[in-house]
This record gives sequence, C-alpha cells and structure tokens, in this order.
Amino acid sequence: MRRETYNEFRHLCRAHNLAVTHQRQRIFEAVASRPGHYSPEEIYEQVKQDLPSISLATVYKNLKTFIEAGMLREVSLHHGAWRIDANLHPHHHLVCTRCRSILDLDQDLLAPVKLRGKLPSGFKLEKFSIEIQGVCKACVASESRTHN
Amino acid sequence: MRRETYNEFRHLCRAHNLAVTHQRQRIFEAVASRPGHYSPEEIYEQVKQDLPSISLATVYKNLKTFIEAGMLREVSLHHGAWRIDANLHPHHHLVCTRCRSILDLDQDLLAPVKLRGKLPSGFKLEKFSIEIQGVCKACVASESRTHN
DNA sequence: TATCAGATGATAAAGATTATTAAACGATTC
DNA sequence: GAATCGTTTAATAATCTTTATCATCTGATA
Ligand SMILES: [Mn+2]
Ligand SMILES: [Mn+2]
Ligand SMILES: [Zn+2]
Ligand SMILES: [Zn+2]
Repeated sequence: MRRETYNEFRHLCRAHNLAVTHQRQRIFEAVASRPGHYSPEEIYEQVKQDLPSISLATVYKNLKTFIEAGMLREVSLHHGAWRIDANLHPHHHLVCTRCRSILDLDQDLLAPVKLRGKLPSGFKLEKFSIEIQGVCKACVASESRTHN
Repeated sequence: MRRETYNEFRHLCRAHNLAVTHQRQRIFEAVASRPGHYSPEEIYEQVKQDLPSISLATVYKNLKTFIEAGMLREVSLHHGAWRIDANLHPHHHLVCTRCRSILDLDQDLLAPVKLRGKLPSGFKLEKFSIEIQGVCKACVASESRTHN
C-alpha cells in the first residue's frame, strides 16, 4: 500500500472516531480502490488475498461501520427486503431512509427526466426510476421525541 | 370475493397463460387489493387467514410467476444483493434489468429533477435517487446471439 | 368422469446476515 | 517499552430469507 493511501485512511478514521486496524484498511481499500459496486462476499474474497485469516463477519461489521460513518454508501436501500408492487402504472416512490417504508407518488409530481448526453454505447434504455429519499413523518416524529 | 374480482383475475390468468387456482387468486388479491408494498412473508400471513394450509414456498413461487408475467412488479431490482459504493459524489446508476450489473453515471448527464407539487406533509426530503434501467451491452449481445 | 400437465405443500437445502464470546489488538498512559 | 483498558477480531452458532425437491393433488379439457 502506498504511504499516502495509508495516511489518508488513518485520517479518515480519526475524523470518524474509528480505530485504525489492518483489517479495516484492507476492507476499505478493497472497495475504494476499485471502480465497481461490490458485495460483502466479493470484498471478503479480495481482502482474504492479503489477510487470509480475516472473517466474513468482520467484513460485514466494518462495511456497516463505514456506511454509518459516511465513508461508504450502499447502492440501494432495498437490498434486504423483497417488496411487491401491484401498481403497474408509472409512478415514483417515497422511501424512508430510517424505516425503509415505501409510499407511491404520482408520476406527474415530478417533471420528466431529461437526458443531457449519451448513455454508454450498447445500453438499451428501458426506463428511468426515481426514488425520493428522506425521513417519513413517523420517523421524524419519533426522532424529535428522542432528542427532547 | 366479489364475482367481478374473480372474473377479472380469471381473465388476467387466461391472458398470461396461467392456470387459475384458489391459492393464486388469494395471493394476487392480497397484494392487489391493498395499497402497500408487501413482503412475501406479509403476503403469506394475509393469505393464510383464508387458506390456512398454504405454504410459504407457494407464495414465493407465485409472486415470481406473477412478476414474470407482468401482473405484479418488484419495487427494486436490488433485493438480495447488498452492494457497496465508495463513490460519495452525487451520481446516478445504470442498472441492467437482466444481470443487475451496476455502472456509475455522471450526475450532469441528467437534468436535475424538478418537483411540480408538494410532497406529503411531514416527509423530510433528503435526496432524489435516479436509476437508469435497461439492458447492458453484454446482455444485449448474449440475447441477440440466442435469437439468431 | 377420466386424464394429465401443471400446481401445491412438506421438507430439506442453500444462501445471506447477525449474534455471541473468548482472545487479540491498538491506543494511551506511565 | 511495558501495563492497562476499551475496542476489534475470528470462530462459531443462530437466525432469516429464498430456493430445490418430490410425492401428491387439482384444474382444465375432452
Ligand atoms: Mn408502488
Ligand atoms: Mn456508484
Ligand atoms: Zn420512516
Ligand atoms: Zn446485463
């Protein structure tokens, strides 16, 4: 690992009040130094090449830690919940980032998406899916209650 | 169940080449007659009130069948796959509906989303997340190969 | 009503994630 | 640099979710 990379990571951890460990360095790097959107299992396999004794649970735990700290993100809020929709009309969804509740929102509440350039060649566009993320009424209420 | 509802479902099944069974009727109704975005488990619990001997596997299998037929949809393409993103800059994703691969897309390839009306009261907006769904180059290629 | 492809229920298996806990480690202080 | 303390790790079990298998049953058709 380059020394600058090492120091960057060290400072990131300091800034977020996280202890610096070998495992964390490698886990973070396995994600941040490559362009893809990896699964915990893929990250585990990658890190294992350097740290053969690492455990998959450690990967899971630290990914959560990093996400909570804002050092990494998850691609989608929906990975853990298969949810079925009977509404076949084009519409949007309002999703709560706390409780992950989902509400329909009429299509014409948003102006249609406009492409300003070209998509990567070969990609056959089917549709734009817009998700409006935020905190739902119930969660806002319960959080303000907690903080008073 | 109302007779019209029963006939509607019967015709839907005909149109999609699906056998009509009690289980399917109740599973479909459990989703389509209520406004929410339910999980298989929730649907199972609902149907069980009418058909106590139904199996959870039947619910899963038929939800898949309905989705494949286009009678229901899934809220997100990402369930079951926790994917980590190290790109913290605002950006969009290109998602393949076949292989579910994910590519980053620069933010300014799309014009910013415009709200035309009001969000439901109490919802605290955090961000708009746009996903561009379609078929990726690789899947387009493999599908055209299959059909020649 | 008899036939049969397809659907169901029971169950096992697989896969993904979280909980538990003793041992090891990193940061801090001396 | 060694002692201390709180945190992190690895191993493992447990839990949840989803899929596979297969014998039995049912709906559709003649
Ligand atoms: Mn919906
Ligand atoms: Mn991304
Ligand atoms: Zn909420
Ligand atoms: Zn693809």
